[in-house]
Amino acid sequence: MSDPFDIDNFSADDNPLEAPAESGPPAYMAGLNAPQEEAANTLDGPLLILAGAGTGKTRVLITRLAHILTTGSAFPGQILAVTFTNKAAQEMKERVRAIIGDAVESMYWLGTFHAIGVKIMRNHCDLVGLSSNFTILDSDDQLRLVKQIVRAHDIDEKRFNPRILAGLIDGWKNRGLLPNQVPAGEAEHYAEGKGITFYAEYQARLKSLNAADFGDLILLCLVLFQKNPQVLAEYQRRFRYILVDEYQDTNIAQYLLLRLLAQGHQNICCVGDDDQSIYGWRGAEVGNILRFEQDFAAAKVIRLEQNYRSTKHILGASGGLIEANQNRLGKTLWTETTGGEKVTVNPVWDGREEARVIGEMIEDRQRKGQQLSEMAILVRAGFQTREFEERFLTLGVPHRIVGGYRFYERAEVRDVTSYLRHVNNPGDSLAFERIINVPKRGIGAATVTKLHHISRQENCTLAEAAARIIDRGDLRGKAKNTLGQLLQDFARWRDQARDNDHIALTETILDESGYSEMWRLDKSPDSQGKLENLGELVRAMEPFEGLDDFLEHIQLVMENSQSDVQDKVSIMTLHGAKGLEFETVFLPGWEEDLFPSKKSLEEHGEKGLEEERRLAYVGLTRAKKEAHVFHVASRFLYGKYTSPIPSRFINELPAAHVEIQQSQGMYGQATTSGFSDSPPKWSQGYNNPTQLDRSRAKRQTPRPKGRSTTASAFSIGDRVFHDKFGYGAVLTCDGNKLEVDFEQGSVKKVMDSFVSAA
DNA sequence: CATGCTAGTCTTTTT
DNA sequence: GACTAGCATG
Ligand SMILES: Nc1ncnc2c1ncn2[C@@H]1O[C@H](COP(=O)(O)OP(=O)(O)OP(=O)(O)O)[C@@H](O)[C@H]1O
Repeated sequence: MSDPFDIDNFSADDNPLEAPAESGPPAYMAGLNAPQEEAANTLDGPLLILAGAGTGKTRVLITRLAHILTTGSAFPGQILAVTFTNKAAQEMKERVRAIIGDAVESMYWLGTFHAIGVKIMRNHCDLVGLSSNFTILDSDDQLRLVKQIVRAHDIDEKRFNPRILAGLIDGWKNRGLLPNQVPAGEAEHYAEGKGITFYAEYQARLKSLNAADFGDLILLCLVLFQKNPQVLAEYQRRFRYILVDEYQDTNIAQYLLLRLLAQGHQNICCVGDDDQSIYGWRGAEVGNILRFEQDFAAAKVIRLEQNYRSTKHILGASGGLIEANQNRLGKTLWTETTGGEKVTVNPVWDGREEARVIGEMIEDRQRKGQQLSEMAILVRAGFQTREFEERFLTLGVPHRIVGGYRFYERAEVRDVTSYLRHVNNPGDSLAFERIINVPKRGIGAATVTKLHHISRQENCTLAEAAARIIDRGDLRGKAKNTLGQLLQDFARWRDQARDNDHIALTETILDESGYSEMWRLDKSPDSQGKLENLGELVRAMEPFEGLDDFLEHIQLVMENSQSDVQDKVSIMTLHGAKGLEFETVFLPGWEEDLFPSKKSLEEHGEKGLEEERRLAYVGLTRAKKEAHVFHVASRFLYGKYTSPIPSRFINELPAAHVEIQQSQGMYGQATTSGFSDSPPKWSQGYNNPTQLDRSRAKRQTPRPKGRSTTASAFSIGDRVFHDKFGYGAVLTCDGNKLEVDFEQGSVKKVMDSFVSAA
């Protein structure tokens, strides 16, 4: 990797890339509309591009970046370009490459906030109080550390969940607050007000582990700059231009960091959309948009209003939905495109049918020539991907689960990386603790507790504590030998690490530690897969220059970048879909409690609801041509079937842009839809017939409580009444699904809660 | 200290 | 229903 600091070797008037053509706008500007072009041409001074979905914000940002480079206004290494996710960073890099070619490789400072934070911290680790090989802890490690602290203080974990403390600490870090800056009185209710003290202790522990958590990657940079004006000045000079994508998702700490860096030249350009702010739970602060204009008095604001992505109906549906939010800046969006289909709302029976129907629709579109990669299923929560995965596996529909279960989160992979982490950073006691008894070495909880005691008492690492306890002869039997052996092993591995062959090192460790052996002897059916994953891990290490490179990568870039170019349907969360676009988008699971998420509403009330609504807006606006919303009558959740009601968001879609599909096969929809141009107030009750039917059915046919759902309240031959189909006789009974021969002459599958005994 | 069982939690979303 | 932390047992 090129040294980021070598730019000083260049003189200012060296032109890194070709100068633009003499006359007319350069090719990469072609096709931009007037405000877009203005934005791309406004290189100097603070610039805020505030615009709705699909208006070309990202495109403008990238064009502008290309423009800075081609006009020679700055070298690639002098541009700070921040994105929010690794995926977005990758995407931006590729799009810039398409314009400027391989020069993009020297864009050392293009990345996520966190990746950039790490780079800065490694350059100045002495000032940050860490050594350069510091470990980045993920949320799992973080939680374990918090637990240790809570336990050390004899706090009842049942009463004060360590997760809550971890959340509080994250929250403070997101706001840019060190322990001594947290306003007194915050978190009073946690562990009798010890929350802030625990935070301080947590930070101290991180230092002694030579580790930083995700929040630190921003916070410690911020503190570094605040405390060391000369370092800040260095970076202010270095970053001639700052570009920020998805600005609405920055948190306070990130904002403060940007503001410090931009203070000199103020060449900062942020693009964002307040309606797409969906990371509030992670500290994102929409107020940063307003703050930008206040803090940068000279700020120019450009609004983009023409949408190039979606049809009128998709725009109309999503626009109508988002209008239900009170707290928004408000934007206009229009499109030149004509035609297009309405957004469909599809009631289906249950998750399996949801997957079946979507599978069929996908195959149908594929037959008509649409690429699978132009279709996506966007879900609220990760577990929803499963029903599709299972269905598509049997159907043979090529699909890709984006995000999802991550390779580096697998237990066996984490075990191995723990070995590597401890080799790389002997202070990393968390890693040491994880593998101290994996494979089994006869070192149990009692021994580990002893080690913790010593390490606390004598202020040393866990491994040092282990060495001491052996020296002192405080250990008996098997544990003494195996622990001593392990320490020797690590010493030897560290020796070998100096050869800088991290792949050979890993293979040695796998072999000598007995870890591979452990799985080879394991008789469980998945041991084979685990072994394969170990091989996969070693292969994944190949592109990296060294152990530290690799470790940093896996802590920072959790996703497995399977860069296969095969044509596949994407299945991912709504969060993961931000910034992407597809011809056809499927939106399953639009049910109360799932979407909007019950938890979000419980924890954040109206604010939470609005964020959920923005999420729905993001989902709909990913679609270029078609959007299909689904909701089920029966959802399998927490190991049992629930009967959810359709999401309120469905009712909030303006009728003019929506088409309600009549139930596909079996569904208890009795009358026509209750959708209207002016959605009813939620508190007044839900004007969807399915809901009314259901409550009535419940009253009339009480079912025995606690019975398994496979037993129905009806039996074959029962006479029943259905609001739409009238009277009929039950033919078959499968759980709460009934097949009924109606007297009007048809046989229908219906849900038992939609009929009553007659 | 290892193993097997039970009860409780969990499904929001990501760096 | 799946996973896990915590407990009782060998
Ligand atoms: N001037 C233009 N002419 C034609 N197409 C355009 C123009 N500007 C943008 N587009 C297209 O519109 C689509 C959306 O662009 P882009 O992803 O940059 O939007 P965005 O504002 O970042 O969207 P979002 O906020 O929803 O992520 C892209 O397919 C892009 O190519």
